[in-house]
Amino acid sequence: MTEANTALHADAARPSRREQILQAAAQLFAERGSRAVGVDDVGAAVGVTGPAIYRHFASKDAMLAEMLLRISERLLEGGTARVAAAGDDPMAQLRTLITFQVDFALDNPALITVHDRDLGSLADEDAAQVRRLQRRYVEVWVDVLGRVHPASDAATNRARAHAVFGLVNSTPHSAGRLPRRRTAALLAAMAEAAATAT
Amino acid sequence: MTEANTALHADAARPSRREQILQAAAQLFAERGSRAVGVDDVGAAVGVTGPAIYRHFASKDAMLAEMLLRISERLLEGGTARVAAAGDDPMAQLRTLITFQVDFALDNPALITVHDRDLGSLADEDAAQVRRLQRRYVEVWVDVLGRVHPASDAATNRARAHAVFGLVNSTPHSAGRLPRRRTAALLAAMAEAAATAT
DNA sequence: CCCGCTCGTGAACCACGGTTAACATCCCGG
DNA sequence: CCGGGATGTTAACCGTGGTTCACGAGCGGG
Repeated sequence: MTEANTALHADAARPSRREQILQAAAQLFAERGSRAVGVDDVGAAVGVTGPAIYRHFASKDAMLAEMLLRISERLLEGGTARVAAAGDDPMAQLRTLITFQVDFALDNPALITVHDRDLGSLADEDAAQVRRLQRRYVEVWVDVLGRVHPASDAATNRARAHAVFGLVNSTPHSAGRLPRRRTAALLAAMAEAAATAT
Repeated sequence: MTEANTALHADAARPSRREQILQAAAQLFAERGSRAVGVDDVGAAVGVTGPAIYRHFASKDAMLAEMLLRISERLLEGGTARVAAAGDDPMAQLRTLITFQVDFALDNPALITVHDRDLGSLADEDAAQVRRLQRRYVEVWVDVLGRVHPASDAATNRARAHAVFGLVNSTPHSAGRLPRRRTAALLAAMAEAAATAT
């Protein structure tokens, strides 16, 4: 694990074999589910044999773990950054969160799919870590929603946040049939209407 | 398969062992994913050993297939029936569809979860059949949405329908923390706002 | 030039889990 | 009372797939 500390920077560099594997695996996992995809499949997708994977990852589970951790981190970091940059207006904060989530979902349909389907097939410790990050991201939304809906309690706003996630993340199930611009606009409008509904 | 034709009636009768298995399996599949739960697990959940399952189902896949087919059928039948009984007002039809979907999701969180996560791990023929039923159900929504949004084309309304499904089906991810009545009301309000957003 | 590290390969190992086989048991109809 | 179907159990079979092993090939630096 000597590269664990540099992983966050390394992926920004040239797409190393390691990154190719992660990307290909995300695609395959999204299509068939992580359990249905073999290491040989992942290897074949990047032009190597199955066992070659173990030069880059400790195990198949470690791959999935890193994948999910990265997604959760990107969402949390991106969400907090956007809110911080949006000023004090709650509605402005909400809108920036929505467009962020919509863009993320449209840019990474595979990651979104894996994110909330294969969390279950993860080692307890990794799953807990992912859930921690998820929870913090949800809290970012809950805070903003709390300012938009001063009369609602946190539990209600949590349900609101999850509902908006479900709405926006529906993209992978209906993607491709509509040009991206229109999809983004439609989802953003629906999400805002849903999030602000009494 | 001598009981195939009476299956729809039989499950309404006393919960036979067969029905117990289906229900327990749905629960387990929802929690861990169909691939992660073994035949022994399902058996244990109803108080028998693993191989006993094969007295009631041809295979584990057959279990999943019947499960998904039933869900899809119930949604399609329920949806068409509700719309037919709602009169001519498009908004009334939309509202009845929304409350139907919300009630279904709140009543069967496990089925909803399995429904759109384990469709991939199904034999091609069964998967195609399920997808056919799903498509017809979506079309029920698209028809209604088409009358609510006369200016939108079918592709847009399809995306709208999927987004509303995602919103309503987010229930399993946030269920339990809020009393059911409040959850139902909140989801219905959000769904209607989202579905009618321009 | 050659050590040693990186990245791969093909073969083998081994555990897990779906499935089948070979018996019990219970219970009902004749 | 008896035979047979429904329902289970335990043991065994066996394909699949994750993982390890022993072994190259390329390659950059001392």
